Amino acid sequence: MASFSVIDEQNSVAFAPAGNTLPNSAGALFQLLRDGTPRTRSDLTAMTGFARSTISARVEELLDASLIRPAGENSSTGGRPPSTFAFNPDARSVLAVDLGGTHARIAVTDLAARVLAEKEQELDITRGPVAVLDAVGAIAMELLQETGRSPEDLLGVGVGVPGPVEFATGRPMSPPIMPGWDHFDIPGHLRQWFPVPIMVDNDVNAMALGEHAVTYPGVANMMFVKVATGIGSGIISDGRLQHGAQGAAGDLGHIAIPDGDTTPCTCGNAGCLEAVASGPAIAAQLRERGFDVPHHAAMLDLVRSGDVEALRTVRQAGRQVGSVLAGCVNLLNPSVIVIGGVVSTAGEHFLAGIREAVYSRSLPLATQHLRIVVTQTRARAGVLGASALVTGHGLSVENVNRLVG
Amino acid sequence: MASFSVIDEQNSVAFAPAGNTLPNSAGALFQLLRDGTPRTRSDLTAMTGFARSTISARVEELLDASLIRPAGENSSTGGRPPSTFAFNPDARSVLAVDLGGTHARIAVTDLAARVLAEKEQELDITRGPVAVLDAVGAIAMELLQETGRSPEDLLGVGVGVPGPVEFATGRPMSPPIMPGWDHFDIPGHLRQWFPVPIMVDNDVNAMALGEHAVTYPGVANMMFVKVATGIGSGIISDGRLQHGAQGAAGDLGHIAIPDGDTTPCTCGNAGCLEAVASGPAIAAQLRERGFDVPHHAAMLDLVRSGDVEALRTVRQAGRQVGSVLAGCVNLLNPSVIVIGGVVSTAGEHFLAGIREAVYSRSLPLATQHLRIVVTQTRARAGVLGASALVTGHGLSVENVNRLVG
DNA sequence: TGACTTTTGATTGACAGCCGACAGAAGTGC
DNA sequence: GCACTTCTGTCGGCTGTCAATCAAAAGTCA
Repeated sequence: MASFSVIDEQNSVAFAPAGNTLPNSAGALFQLLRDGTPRTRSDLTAMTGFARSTISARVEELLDASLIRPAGENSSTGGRPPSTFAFNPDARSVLAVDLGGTHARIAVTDLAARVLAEKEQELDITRGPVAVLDAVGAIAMELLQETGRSPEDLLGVGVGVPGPVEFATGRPMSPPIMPGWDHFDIPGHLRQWFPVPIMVDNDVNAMALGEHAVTYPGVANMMFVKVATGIGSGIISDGRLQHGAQGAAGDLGHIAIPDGDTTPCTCGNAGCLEAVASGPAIAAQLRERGFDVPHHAAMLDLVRSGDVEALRTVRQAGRQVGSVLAGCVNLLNPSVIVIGGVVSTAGEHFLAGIREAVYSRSLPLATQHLRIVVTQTRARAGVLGASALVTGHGLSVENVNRLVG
Repeated sequence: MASFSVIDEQNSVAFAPAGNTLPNSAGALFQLLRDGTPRTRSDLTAMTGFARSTISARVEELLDASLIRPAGENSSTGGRPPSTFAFNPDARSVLAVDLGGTHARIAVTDLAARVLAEKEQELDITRGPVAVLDAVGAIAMELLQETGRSPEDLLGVGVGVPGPVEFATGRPMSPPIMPGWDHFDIPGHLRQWFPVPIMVDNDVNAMALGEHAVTYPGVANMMFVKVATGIGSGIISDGRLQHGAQGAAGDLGHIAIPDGDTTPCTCGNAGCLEAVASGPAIAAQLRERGFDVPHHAAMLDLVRSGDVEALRTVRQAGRQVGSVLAGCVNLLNPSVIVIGGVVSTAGEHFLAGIREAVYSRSLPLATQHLRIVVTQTRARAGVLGASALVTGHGLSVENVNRLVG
């Protein structure tokens, strides 16, 4: 949490480490329990330094709000065995929506981002915000009913959309593949079904958050790279998702690859990563070589069949992604890079190409502890991230204090 | 501060915006006054919502600690004229040290990063940490005497060094041009003179912080790019300086330029930005064309003399820096890029080359509000940043509470 | 079974933080 | 000069928090 620490002189007043600032409140105590580990009241007094009576009162509050629940008793150490308490992910639910270009995945999760109900549906984003969001609302209501929850049980709604978003307002900003959505008030429209906080972000940012929350919770600096129809990334630096000034951060797709390539790109420039290493670009390269791969699903089938030429092509695309990621590694010095998106399902050759290029082109200090891995959350990254978007802030100290108050 | 805001539903409980969390304390109140604007007690009650009596008590505390000072009276609006108070930058001093490869700049500043005394000195970093830091300590003691301050008056010491630093411990990490400094405990050694908090960071990070604090205080996303013997950058994202996992973030120098260049680099790779656009690289290119430029100081003189060939070379180097920065813009979406380092003094042609490449290769959404400017703080960026490093955390809510308590 | 240990809940008193009320200070306007 | 307005400092009371104490609960060990 405290990304920052300070060198104290030995015997004098020093700056307070940021992490020590624990105003005693139910919300602050809750943060200690949020990892899911059952703890006793004694554990909590030891961790906080507060009186047992104070801790007892706070625990009571959290139990009343059912944000924590009894988690059995520890074995006795010679006296009365202490009862333990743990985070109760069932206290509230979260509605998580992941909108792609042609389909939507909608899930109801608990507060630990565990999926309670889920539906994937063909849904063309070009139908416009009203039609798409109305469809999403209807499906979400069904899912809620399925899980026996009501819209009021929701801690919030998280939405990932395939384009840049002004995070503060939840409005898409000049999204290239979402005609009719520019500046549309997504939270305002969804509010008719869900009278709860609604947070919207870019879909790749959501995926980064999902993978981070579920698979790499302690990692402060990571990137999630999605390679599919387009190529984008979500950046977590210093433990926080980075949006940039206009919500456009993470756009890897139109970075020029280092080898002087001149393949024209849809953006008008030449040599963009997306023009040579995206799913459609790989498929196009294979078509040039005589393969019958009308779309990138067919391309993936071909690769998985083990065709040598296809493997070589995919590996080369991996190298090109890696050559751009090498620059990102030098610039951001992450400790984990997660590769996702459909192309990441092409197998080890793609990842191997990426690793090869990154490790040959990045500086040793930046790569010595770097892990480049494939997504664990796969197609679910988006909804898990949408869920994390909500819990990440809905379960903050302030908001938990509000929930118990 | 609150980089983050949340969409509330209209008539229901919502997440508390992070910025609203103002536990009333002298430290919190101080943050409102820190911009230097004189304010009345009424202003502060209106801003915080607390009772006048409470504000009066806090103001009293801050006055006693001389962290704020009376700033005259506003004109009457029909009754007794209100007295105003403002941040008092003279309350404490800061020792700021900027170590380069061959010289050191040492300054004593006030809490608003205004230089009270300053000295620049030839000092070869390769002499090793003990010799260098002993020299720094001696000069710093002189400067303190000059300003009539004692080491105990210091809020802290900030140090910038030309290499990666593990920020939490203040130790250089495998620095390429600092033989003998690897893992050296810089704060531990400086503590013998200065029994105060000591913070160490990379010099370019310090420059970024300095330019940010002095020239662009409200900007949440910016980069500071130093082009000199090497090429590096400091990244401020979401209002915070980014260090990356090993303190190696911001290393632009060894990112491959997009045009397929194969100039060999000292790092062992080819086509690194530093190999084609750094001061020595530009000088080498001019030597190849028959100019007598033994080092990059001579190169800069040549450029300033207006030689057309030299201007063309510098402009081309600017384009190459810009081609890499274009990728950074897509990745980080900053709103300001500041160009510093000696090469930035070569004149408008260098900057023009950068702008040309960035605007032609970055996406419109990311560049529409992007400013690319030359440093305002010039050679002082490093010490100003070292000062900001100290005040940025020594004047936090917690530490001000400690100072008044 | 009984002595001992540990946890838990309830009670109590001390204390700090904050507020509202009040009176005095220092101006303006007639 | 006087009424009025606005600002300022002080005081008492309210509230919420904390730490210490005590008794009861629930186990272990001999």
